[in-house]
Amino acid sequence: MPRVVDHEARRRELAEAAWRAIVKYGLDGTTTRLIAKESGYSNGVLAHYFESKDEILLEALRISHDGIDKRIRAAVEDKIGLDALRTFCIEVLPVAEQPVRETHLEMSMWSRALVNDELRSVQRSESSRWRRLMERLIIDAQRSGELAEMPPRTIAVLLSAVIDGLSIYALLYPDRFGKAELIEFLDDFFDTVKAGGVEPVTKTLAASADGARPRTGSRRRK
Amino acid sequence: MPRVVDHEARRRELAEAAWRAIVKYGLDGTTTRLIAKESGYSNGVLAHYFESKDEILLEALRISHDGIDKRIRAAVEDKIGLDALRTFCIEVLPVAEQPVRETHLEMSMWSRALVNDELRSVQRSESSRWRRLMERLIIDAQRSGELAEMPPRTIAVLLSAVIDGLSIYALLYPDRFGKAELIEFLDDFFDTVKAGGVEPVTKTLAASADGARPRTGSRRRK
Amino acid sequence: MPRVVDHEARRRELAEAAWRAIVKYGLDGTTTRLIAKESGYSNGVLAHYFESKDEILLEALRISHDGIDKRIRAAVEDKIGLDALRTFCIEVLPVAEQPVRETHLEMSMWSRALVNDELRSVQRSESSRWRRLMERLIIDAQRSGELAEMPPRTIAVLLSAVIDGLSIYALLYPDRFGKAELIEFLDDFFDTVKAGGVEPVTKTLAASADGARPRTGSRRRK
Amino acid sequence: MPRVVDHEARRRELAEAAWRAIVKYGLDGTTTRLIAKESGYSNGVLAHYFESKDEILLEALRISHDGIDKRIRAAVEDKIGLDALRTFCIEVLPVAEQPVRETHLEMSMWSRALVNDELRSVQRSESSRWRRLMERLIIDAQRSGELAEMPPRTIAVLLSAVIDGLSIYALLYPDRFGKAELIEFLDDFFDTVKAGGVEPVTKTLAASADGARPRTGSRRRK
DNA sequence: CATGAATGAGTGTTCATTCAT
DNA sequence: TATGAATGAACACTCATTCAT
Repeated sequence: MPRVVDHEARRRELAEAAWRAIVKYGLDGTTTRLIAKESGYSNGVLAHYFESKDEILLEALRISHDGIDKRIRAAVEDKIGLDALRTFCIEVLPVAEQPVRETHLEMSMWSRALVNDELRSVQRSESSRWRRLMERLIIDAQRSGELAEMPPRTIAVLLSAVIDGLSIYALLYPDRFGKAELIEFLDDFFDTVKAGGVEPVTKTLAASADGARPRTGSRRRK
Repeated sequence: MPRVVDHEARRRELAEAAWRAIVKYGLDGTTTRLIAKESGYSNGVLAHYFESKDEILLEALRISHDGIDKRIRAAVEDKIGLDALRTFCIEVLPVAEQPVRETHLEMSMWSRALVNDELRSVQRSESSRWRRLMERLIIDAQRSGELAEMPPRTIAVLLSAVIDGLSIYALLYPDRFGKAELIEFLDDFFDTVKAGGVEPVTKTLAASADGARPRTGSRRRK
Repeated sequence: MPRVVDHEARRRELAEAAWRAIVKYGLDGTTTRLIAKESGYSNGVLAHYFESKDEILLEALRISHDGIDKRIRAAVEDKIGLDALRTFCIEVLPVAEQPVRETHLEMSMWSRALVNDELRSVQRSESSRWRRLMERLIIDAQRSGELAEMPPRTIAVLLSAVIDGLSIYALLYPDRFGKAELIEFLDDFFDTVKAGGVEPVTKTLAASADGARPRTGSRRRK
Repeated sequence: MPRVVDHEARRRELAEAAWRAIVKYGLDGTTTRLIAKESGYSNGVLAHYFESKDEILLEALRISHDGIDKRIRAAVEDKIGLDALRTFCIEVLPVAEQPVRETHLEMSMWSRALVNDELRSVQRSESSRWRRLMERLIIDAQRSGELAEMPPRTIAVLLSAVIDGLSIYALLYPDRFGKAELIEFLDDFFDTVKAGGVEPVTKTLAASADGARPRTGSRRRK
């Protein structure tokens, strides 16, 4: 009887060690030996589970994507309309430890994706997947009159771009873009695409329409 | 008299070769030998002008930033209000060869900046500089009633984020985010932060105020 | 009672797998994993039957030698004189699949034998064994007047050398040294050592100068 | 002014170090680090002069072949007939230090050549070259009546085979095949192909049955 | 006995850096 | 100053071997 090892679990274990190493030391600083060390196994073990270093990194990316996916779907499940959309975004923004790690991994890969076709196509397919989910939520929010009547794809692209942009700032300049600020900026963006727009004039009615939501567009700064 | 060599010019020449190499082969594929080859000099020459490879890369980044700066200022100079702001954005978006190269370089550096303090601080200072310029233009546009009365910093951050996000998409998925689409999405964003908001139907008068602007909210979708 | 496994049979099975691997992938390309795969067993099984990889290779060589031995003896059994000698040679020359495999294995080992005492001594003992058998057959052929009266060892060494040389050519340059050519060249060699020699007619006197002694001390000049 | 190095000379120096390493430690034991050490340089130098280890080994082989070629031609230059042919053979046989090293290298390569097309083709072309030279010398010797009238190619192939076979024995079993023995066996072979053959006197009729043609097509094959 | 996971030294190769010319 | 040869540590990957199951 052979030593019993769950091959898939071990693969995952190693890929997660790779992910940790990337977050700690950067993608360039992540050598196969370091991945092995991080995993607690010897360097030779990698060969049993992966064809190459690139394959490990891709697997780490897949695991990250799967995790994001599951978390998003669970978070959004019992929500509807703009609330669901906002929840989606907050799950993706690097405001908690896990999405910070996910964003770190993703950004690390962008540099390589620029010159690596396979990597780029993996990122593209995930990117599309999320934008589709986003569009569905946007359409819902529009139906309930919570979002302006722009084309859903337009809102989805802008929202994605805002999220990606903010994510970069959060990771590169964490002192300037903290958890609270990120969410505020997200909400600022939502304000601009809400039905009724940003523009109050007298602000009273529009603001009161916010209802449950804790914040108003004018809340911040004089 | 010793041979006169313009030290700064040579430095720049080498750093630009590094930049070209990064765009061609990726940051990982950019070895010092490749930089030397790209520059037309021998590999040994690098040591005369730079302490290390990292310094070359930093210099390339500085040169890129300087170029962006000059181009932006020249483009914006004789414009005012929203027009100036929009021009600024279009100069930065990767819609022409030069900004594509700049974005490529910038993205390549992000991965390293995550774990490299010096690199990160260089990027941070440039990032701040542009946001300040942006804020000035935003304030101008608000004064002329072209932009909604959100806090300028808020608009600046969101606009920056949109631009960075769209830039990423343009470089990673050029087939889906071509030159025209980028500008359309930029304008879509402007629509959301314009005085009067995105809202049509009952907003006919406000919309008609758009007047001079070449595009309408309904322009897309066949 | 413990499970009964024919230890020797399994050893042989594994060594033959090694042999096949060597012929397919070369000695350098033959890893222990490849041997295991070729055998149909797991890589770990090798340790139960061999102390080391070297031992497997030695066993493969022994098996090859044993096979050659048996085949030769069977082929020669009911033959006599030059016919027996020629049969011996043809069994050894790489003209059929099996001797090709044997020659391949042998040649693969030469490189290592040059710096590996144990391997060399295995090859030496086999080499001697065959030369002794050859000498016996040569003496027979001489007795029946089919071979010239050179010292049997001389003929044996030359014949061995011719066979080994031709074998190399056959394996390295199979398009130039096909099955038929090999045997022709062998027979050409036999012609030269046959009683009567290659030589005709008018050379009687010159030949007679050679005298009764099969070879003269003056033949070689210093 | 750059450091002046004769690139070709350094290449040769390194290839010769590789050759020495192969003779000392075997082809398998010859790592690039060992080659570097043997050369007296650091391991990194190899990359300046060779694309890969294989290229170093091929260069070593080429150098060996060139050396053999020059030595042979010089030795044969002022000789004629059988004397020239014999000189040729003695230059090639591993009876002096240099041909021993050449033979060692050659044998080491055989194993790889079996599964390496490029290596095999290099060996083949050299092999052919020498056989052609050999044939020319054989024809000369036949014209002067010193060699039997067999087809020159036949003699060349047999002689080559004898030399290669003897060379193997000399390297693998140096105690049994010393310098003197090798030359004796070579001369024994020459005896068999000399005009007049090995055989005297009483065999005239049998010999004459062979007819004018040195060998008959029907002699072989039953 | 058989398995295959695990090991870790070793491989060929790369590359930023140094430095004699 | 410019060259390119030289360095040696580091890299991803390989593989004979060990060993728990």
